[in-house]
Amino acid sequence: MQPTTLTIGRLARAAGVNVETVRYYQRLGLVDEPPKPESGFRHYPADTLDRIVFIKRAQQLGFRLEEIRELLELGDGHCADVRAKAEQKRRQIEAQIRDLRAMGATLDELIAACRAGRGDTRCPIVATLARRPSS
Amino acid sequence: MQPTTLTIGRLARAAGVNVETVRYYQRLGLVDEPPKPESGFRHYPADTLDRIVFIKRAQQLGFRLEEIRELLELGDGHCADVRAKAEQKRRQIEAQIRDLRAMGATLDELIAACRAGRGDTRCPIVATLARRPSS
DNA sequence: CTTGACTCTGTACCTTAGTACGGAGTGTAC
DNA sequence: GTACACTCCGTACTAAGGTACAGAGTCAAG
Repeated sequence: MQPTTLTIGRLARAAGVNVETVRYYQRLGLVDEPPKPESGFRHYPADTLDRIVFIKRAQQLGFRLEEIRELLELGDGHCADVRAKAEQKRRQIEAQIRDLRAMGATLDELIAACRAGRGDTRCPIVATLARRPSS
Repeated sequence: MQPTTLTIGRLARAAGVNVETVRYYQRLGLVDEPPKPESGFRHYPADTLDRIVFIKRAQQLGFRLEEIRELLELGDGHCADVRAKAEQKRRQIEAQIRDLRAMGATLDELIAACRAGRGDTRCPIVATLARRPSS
């Protein structure tokens, strides 16, 4: 029989995060802080664990905490709104991939030029990067 | 006849960066700070402009300032070392692209599930993200 | 009933790449 | 010769996502 509430330490362990991280999420308003009892430690309901798991999953999908806060505010119900955010994030990811591919292609060119170099004085990579646009 | 030295403001404008950025690079040791004359302002040689242009270019290729510092320390000459860093960065970029593609694929699945949903109570995206691993 | 582990609270610190600001000194154009 | 722009210098602040720590209180096992 597992307890239906947890101390912050058990909650954090169950979620695979740091206690400080839970507190940080509370400060950001991502997670509710239960009232402090007259004496002793706070008790966190299992819902809070679900919430933290949600946050970590969404982070893995590339959502930032601020975006996750918006998702959490949408909550259940407005499925189309959630989907719209997911689609927007999908487009952002696609754009990031394009940028990275362009970087990769430029690096490939520089690396190839460097390999083709005949050990002459100046490294083509350094030379290319340092070349000032002719004024 | 252009002057062969620049004040920090002219240098910054020529490089397309902020004056504060030049000072920041100096603090990091990426750029030399010329000695301050008895009276008046420092004069920066054209080399410094080349260096800042180099830094901005390398940044566009995904190098962080710390990595750029290493590249600058390699300087000219050790072409193979520079190339090795470029190749390492190339692999990092490839890995980032892989991660982003995985994120994108997962988002695609969630979006598709959401679209297939029959307006039932719970959004499949929210439901999937919040699902706790069964203990 | 003591020891050790845990919690609470507030605050400070970390990384990365800068930006902003205040007050004093300086350089230049009119 | 006086505005006004610029420089110098140090410090503080920003975003994002936490981490670390001090000092006090509390809980639970033996």
